[in-house]
Amino acid sequence: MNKVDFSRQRQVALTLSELKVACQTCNLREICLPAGLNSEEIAQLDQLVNIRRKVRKGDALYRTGEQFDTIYAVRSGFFKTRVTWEDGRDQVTGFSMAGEILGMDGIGQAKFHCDAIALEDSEVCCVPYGRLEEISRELTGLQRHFHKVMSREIVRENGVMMLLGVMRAEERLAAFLLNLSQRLEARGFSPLEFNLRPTREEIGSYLGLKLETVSRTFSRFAQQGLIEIDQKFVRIIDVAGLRKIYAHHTH
Amino acid sequence: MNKVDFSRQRQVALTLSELKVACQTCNLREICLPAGLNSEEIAQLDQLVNIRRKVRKGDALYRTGEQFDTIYAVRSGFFKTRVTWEDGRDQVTGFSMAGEILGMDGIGQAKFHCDAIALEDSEVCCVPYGRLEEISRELTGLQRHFHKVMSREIVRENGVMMLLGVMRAEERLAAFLLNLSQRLEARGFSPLEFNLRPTREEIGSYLGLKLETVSRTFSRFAQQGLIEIDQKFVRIIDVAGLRKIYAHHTH
DNA sequence: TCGGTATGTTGATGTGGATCAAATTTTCGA
DNA sequence: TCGAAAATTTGATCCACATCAACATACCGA
Repeated sequence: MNKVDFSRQRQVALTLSELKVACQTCNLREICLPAGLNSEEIAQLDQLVNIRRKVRKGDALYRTGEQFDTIYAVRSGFFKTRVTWEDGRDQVTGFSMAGEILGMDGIGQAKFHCDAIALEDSEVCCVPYGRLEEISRELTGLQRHFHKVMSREIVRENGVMMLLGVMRAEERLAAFLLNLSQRLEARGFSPLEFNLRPTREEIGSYLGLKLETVSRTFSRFAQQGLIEIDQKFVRIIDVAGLRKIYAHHTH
Repeated sequence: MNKVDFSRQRQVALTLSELKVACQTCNLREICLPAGLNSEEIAQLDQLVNIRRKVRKGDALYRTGEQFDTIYAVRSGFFKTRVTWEDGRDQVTGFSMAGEILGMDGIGQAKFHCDAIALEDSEVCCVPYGRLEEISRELTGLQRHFHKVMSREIVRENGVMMLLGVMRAEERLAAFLLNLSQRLEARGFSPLEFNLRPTREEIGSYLGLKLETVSRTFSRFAQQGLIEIDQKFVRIIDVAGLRKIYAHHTH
């Protein structure tokens, strides 16, 4: 079976000399913070984004309650964000991949409001928030784009609320797969074959389901010929079929 | 029974001359957009926020898909925001009261992503978004505060995801009542006695429950001596008891 | 390479909240 | 003020998903 590990592909292309690569030459610049800036503006942005940070699988990029002063752009890898309760129960609030921005939850109270955990060895670009504010006063394109990124996060969460509030298990999982597929495609990976980074439990937590339900629903999808699934590997066979489940809603 | 209508109280204080009132003299300035600005800065903000708009009960402030160019600050009244599905099902994504900001979902795509519906006769201050961007380049306090407002919206939605993902019906409703109570208190209203603006169905939609479940759960709370409830009127009798339900979670 | 732990699958059973139903109260336009 | 429509309450029943359980497989550090 042709398993594609969607997150490592880019890493192999990194050479040592590229480690000091800046936004200007970053292949993520169209979907990341510099989106929509001209090259002169990106050069200015580069004065700001000069530190990278590696986060190993299982480690936290940041944790609830920590002092906030940095926004992160995922350079490579895969993260989950989660809110944890006193009693130990937690809820995964999102998954982040290359080009996506992490840490905006921290701005409001100058403290992070969730944990960001790497689900595989990952790398992020650090954006000092104070400097981002300063520079975005001069670069209206950056200001505008940053606002858009925050706004889209609000809209994304609206979608998750819809998912959790009104959708049934099959709809939720179909929505999850289609969303993942679409984001992978936007990054130049195959939208039809990929490895899942999160466990069944993490997917379940995100979707408001138990891991057994996630597993059973995957199996049912496979049985119906919508997907092939072997542990972490997923091949989407019938996109239209998944879309139908997702959009059906008329139970 | 001493019913307090939390949203009309302020309106009676409005005289015609006050209709051109600006942020400088607005009693909401501590919790609204001008929060944290000095009086000189607020004066500048006032050049921007000069239009009010009345929205009658049941009417939309804005609707999904409409062109976005304005952010709104609720001056008086009460709104729900909701996402609607093709098949007619919808999900209430939030309730907004005086001093809260509406419309940030529109920034990302320059189109509104939900409907904002007044649940009672309401009034909003209109903030042209383009001008807000401009002015917040000069007023760092405004820039910072606007970012905080967006960030807090992200965090709020995180909380709703938790609520929808892991909490049981009683916990959800207790969380809802306590949240409402706390926001009313911050606005100078009684945190223990108020009228609900949303219907059971709207509350249920927000909490991912059916209206019958909301009604039953209210009744159970009343039976347990936690609250008194008579249609829209709520009196919280045992705050600690509600907190216990909300924080318990260890079903 | 081995062995223990984490993860995933599948079956049997239980239950919280949904659904269906019917009566009551409130709201609001004519 | 009246009457229809909307909102609320409460009971009976149902079902999607949770829970409990047992086993299979994958992963990872020694």
